[in-house]
Amino acid sequence: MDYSFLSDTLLFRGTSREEIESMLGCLGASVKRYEKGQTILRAGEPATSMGLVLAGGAHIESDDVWGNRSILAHVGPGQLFAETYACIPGEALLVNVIAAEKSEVLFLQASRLLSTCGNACAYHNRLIANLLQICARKNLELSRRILHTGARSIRGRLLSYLSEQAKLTGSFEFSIPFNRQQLADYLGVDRSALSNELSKMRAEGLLRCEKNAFSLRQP
Amino acid sequence: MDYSFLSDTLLFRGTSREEIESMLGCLGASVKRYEKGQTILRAGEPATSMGLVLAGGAHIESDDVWGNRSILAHVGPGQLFAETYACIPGEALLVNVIAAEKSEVLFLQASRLLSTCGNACAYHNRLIANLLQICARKNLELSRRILHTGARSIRGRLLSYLSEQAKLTGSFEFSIPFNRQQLADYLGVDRSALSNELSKMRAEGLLRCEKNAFSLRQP
DNA sequence: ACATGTATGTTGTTTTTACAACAGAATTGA
DNA sequence: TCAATTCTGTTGTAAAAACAACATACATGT
Repeated sequence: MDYSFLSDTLLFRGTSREEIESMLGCLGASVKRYEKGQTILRAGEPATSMGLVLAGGAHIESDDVWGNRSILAHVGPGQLFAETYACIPGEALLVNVIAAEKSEVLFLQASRLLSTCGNACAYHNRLIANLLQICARKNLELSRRILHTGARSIRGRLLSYLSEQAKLTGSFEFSIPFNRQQLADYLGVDRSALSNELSKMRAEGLLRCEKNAFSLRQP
Repeated sequence: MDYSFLSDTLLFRGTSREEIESMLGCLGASVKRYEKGQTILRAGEPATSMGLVLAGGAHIESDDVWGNRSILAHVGPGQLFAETYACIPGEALLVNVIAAEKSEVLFLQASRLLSTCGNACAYHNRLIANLLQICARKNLELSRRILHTGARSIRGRLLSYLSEQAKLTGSFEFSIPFNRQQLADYLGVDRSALSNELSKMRAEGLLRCEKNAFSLRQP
């Protein structure tokens, strides 16, 4: 198994390939594979490991008591999930992690990361500092999500989300990692109402879209 | 100025009073005072310092383009804010930080915390590990907030929020840190509609409330 | 004590959204 | 290739929330 690309991830940034190899053992690493739709982690269970997506992708989601699904985030290759829980031992997961497609996940044991181990690996502090960066960024992501759903109307939420995507990609044409249902879940609205609103906006010339490819009219 | 209580905060946990005294200088600490309603930090500006509430409290909030205010969180004594931005140098604030009452804030320079300094203070790693905990917890808070606003109806959001408060305090009677307008902003709904829904729930015997003191009917 | 301002609850109207049901397009798998 | 499934857009209806306007209670400072 070739782990060389790990040195490009935020978690292992600043460590060499050799260092990573030795750390993986120290962190009790293991790889698992999932089919699309499979549950990777289930809400309510305490998380002892955090996951790093090697291939594919996963949705962080939650179902309320009435069965409405809400998507909190999407994680792609190189990205971490459940690291929040890994940092707070014993904390039960609030969310489900579901494979969005055929995926491969590297699990790392949290306890080994947080406590400096007796072995030769002196990289804990480096990893913890990296993890802090990641947590901070995830914080920003969550904050943005909250701002997107802060708007009262579907159109307001869409504009908030789409204009950020434009800013993020630096272009007025971009693809989003959601299909309609997922976008609706992410924005916390009804799917058909979302489709409807998109149609209106298209009719008004505000944007064009086909599938998950969007193109905003430039102001 | 007596900083002894700082050793009880999450940030300085595990450090002695003497250590804290010396660290404060190293971190470029400074204290500022604010009246209720004053802006402590403004959205759009890059944050170079993070704040620790010594007394009083602050709201983390955001106004969208239509002027709707959304409250993301409340921070009380001993708690940090803007630490997310402090961890990501140069990142512009997404939110405003507003004094919720007459308050006192200790500012710590982020750059000095993240880079190990040449001085005798060897506590950076300790602080960074603590900061990681804090970030992780804030992450959870934000996630909970998202779950609360995930419900489609006002009642659903109220029940989600109130039942968590009950769980958090371990009692069916508790106070919340919001007035009606702030609670409405936090849950992302209209204030009068919120009052209305509370009345209905009171009429149905689901709960009692006076001001910000709530009492849930036990199932 | 008074005047001013803020916070809360109430009501009626208007707008928006959720919901349900369906049709056509696209995708998947046999 | 065909059948079955999933995804998307459309429509109409019912429900819910936003909004506006107002009354009352409460707090504040002079």
